[in-house]
Amino acid sequence: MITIKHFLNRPAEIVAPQLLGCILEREIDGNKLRVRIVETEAYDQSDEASHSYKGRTNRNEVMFTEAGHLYVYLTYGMHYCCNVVTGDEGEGAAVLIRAAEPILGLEHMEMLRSKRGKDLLNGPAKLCQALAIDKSLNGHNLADLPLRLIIQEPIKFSMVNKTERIGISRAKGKLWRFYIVDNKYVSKS
DNA sequence: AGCGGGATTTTCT
DNA sequence: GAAAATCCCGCTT
Repeated sequence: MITIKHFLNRPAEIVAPQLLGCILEREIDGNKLRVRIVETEAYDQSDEASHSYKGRTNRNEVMFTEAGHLYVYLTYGMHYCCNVVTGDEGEGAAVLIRAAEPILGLEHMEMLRSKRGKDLLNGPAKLCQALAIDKSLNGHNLADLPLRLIIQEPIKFSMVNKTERIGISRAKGKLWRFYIVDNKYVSKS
């Protein structure tokens, strides 16, 4: 039985595609929510687009902790995004969770989003809102509730698409965005 | 379907 | 002061 930390203690660009198909389980107000990850992006310290590129700051310190912790940040002054820390302690690498498909607790997620239908989890800030992820979970260990990562078998290589990342202006040449081919919950094909 | 503006924290210039 | 790992709404085609 492989541990979460062992699974994640590898380069972000290797871990990112392998997180596709894995499950996030959230427990909130006695409700159990479960989603399946369908879209991710890798970031590391050698990467101009990464928050860790210029070294530690107050905001990004969790990126430099050990693999398996959650890095939550506020973007554009109002939206939360969440990342799984990867690699060795002090490395400054993480994988952004961009989109997921609902498995359990659909109604509760719709309530948290104040929306129903397709736009529930198809973007990093939407996903955080639907799972009630905010700064209080920054640094949380994903081996434990109330937010747990459950590793699944890697999906087929031929079912993974690899593209430029979304919403960045630097390091556009890196193909570090991964998503499941033909999955309707992906933010953008 | 596609654009443009607004909300508003952290970081860097 | 401006840009950023975004989303939503309202307007125009």
